[in-house]
Amino acid sequence: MSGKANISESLAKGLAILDLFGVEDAGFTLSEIAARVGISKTSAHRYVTTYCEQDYLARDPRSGLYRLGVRTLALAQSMIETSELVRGLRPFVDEAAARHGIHIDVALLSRDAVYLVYRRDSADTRVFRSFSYASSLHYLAAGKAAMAFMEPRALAGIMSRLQLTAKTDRTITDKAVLEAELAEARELGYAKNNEESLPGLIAIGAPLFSLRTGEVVGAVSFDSSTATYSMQELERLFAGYLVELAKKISAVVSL
Amino acid sequence: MSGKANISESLAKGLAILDLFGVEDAGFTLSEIAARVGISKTSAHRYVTTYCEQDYLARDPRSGLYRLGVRTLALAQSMIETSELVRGLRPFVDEAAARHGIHIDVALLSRDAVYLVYRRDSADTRVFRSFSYASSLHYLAAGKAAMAFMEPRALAGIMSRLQLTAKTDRTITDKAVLEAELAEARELGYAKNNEESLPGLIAIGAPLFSLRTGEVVGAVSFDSSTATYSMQELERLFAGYLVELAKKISAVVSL
DNA sequence: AACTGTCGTTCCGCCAGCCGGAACACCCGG
DNA sequence: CCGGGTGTTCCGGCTGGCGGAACGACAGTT
Repeated sequence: MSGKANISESLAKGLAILDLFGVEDAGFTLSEIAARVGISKTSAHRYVTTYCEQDYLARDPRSGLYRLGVRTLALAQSMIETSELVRGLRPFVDEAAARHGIHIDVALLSRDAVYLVYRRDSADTRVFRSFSYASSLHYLAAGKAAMAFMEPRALAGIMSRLQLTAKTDRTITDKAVLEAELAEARELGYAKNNEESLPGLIAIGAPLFSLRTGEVVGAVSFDSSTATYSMQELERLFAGYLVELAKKISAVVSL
Repeated sequence: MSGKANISESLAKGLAILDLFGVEDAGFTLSEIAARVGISKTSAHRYVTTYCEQDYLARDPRSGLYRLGVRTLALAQSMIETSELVRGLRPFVDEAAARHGIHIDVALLSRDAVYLVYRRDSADTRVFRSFSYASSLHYLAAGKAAMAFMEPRALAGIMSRLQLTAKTDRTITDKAVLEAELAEARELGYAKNNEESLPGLIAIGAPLFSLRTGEVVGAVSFDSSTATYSMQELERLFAGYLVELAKKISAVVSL
């Protein structure tokens, strides 16, 4: 059956199990997994034990529920470390951060979330940390930058699925308001976050494009405490440069 | 055939593909994957396309090599966010960080590396970021703390596999020296990192144990610039407290 | 205590679908 | 033009995934 391609049904079902695990779900029982994926308990058991063997899943010792295991962290780390995009943009981001004394975040877009893959801390010679920090789209400068510049069809799909959960009292929870902001971002070339994810934290973000397909693949962003800069200052001082940086990266780095 | 358990051979082979991807390897060609895993190109193709379909793998557009995809980041994020251990230890770490005005890192042990899963930044009310930053063991306070207190057999296995790559000129590259340091750490109750991962950065780390099995599962650590504290000061001021914190967490949190 | 409802685990016969060899289309360097 | 390297598709053979059913353990209810 199924659509088209030459895919492994077993592996696909295995991955369907991993798909169950979101950021809010605490864990699942074996029967639950079987029911949600639509396979027998027997099969679910076989898959799950295979995952556990390799630390991709683990059983919570007290609740008995199945959770994601530590092995998943290694995958993410490897992904980030070997990503051509991340490697390629480091010099640009580091240079920009050093020159302007600011820290810059780089996020990649996948499905309905952005993933922070690189942060260059500001002036002081601290570690260059690469990490993965996932989040939804609507309350982040990077997320809104990505949404603003993606193709309309993809955006429509995301908008229909997006839960506009409030992180602060300034988080946008109305789709019409969000649409209007995205339109403004398209005009400006960058998106803003006005204390929508955390009180006292503002940010601006500019989109990264794929050299090959022309689609949005992520965003660079710069956040600041409201005590340091106002949004007006942030835009006046850094927005132009951030957009330039994003363009420079998009022009050079692959993906 | 095979050893024992009720395992899905297909999924196991699929996971074996993911195992290929380390932090240094740039990417693989399909034939390479097939050869390394020990399956036919046909099967490898089926697995790989299945992975690509779900963004677990992706083809680098210019080199044509298969790489890890962005989906792996989402898994790691979900793992961290839903981890009982991480959730449980947050209050302790936050309290400790706030009281002493320091930032504390929490790392989990898996196989031959530690994964940073939580960092609480110091006094200022910055974001609590959870992220995954993987690393080897021998040049980190957290890594050495974990090694020092793991059971001898597991340690022997790791020691035999460990590549003592140098990150700075003070990184320990001699196994005998490392053994001696681990012995010292066992005595002290905590491990040190004396500019072994980055010049000017020192740290101390204390092990976390599983309440159930008694084994080491990770470590808490605290790092500082040499400009702020000397190693002697670090030990005198914070070591006792860090060890206490680790004990408190080990006693309360599951896993 | 016995009953009832979960859970995870194991056994087993059946047939879906994984398997790998071979042939294919492609691109590049000689 | 050809030889060696990709990735891709086709196909028959048979492995191993499949789910129903039965089992042992545990927890809550009666």
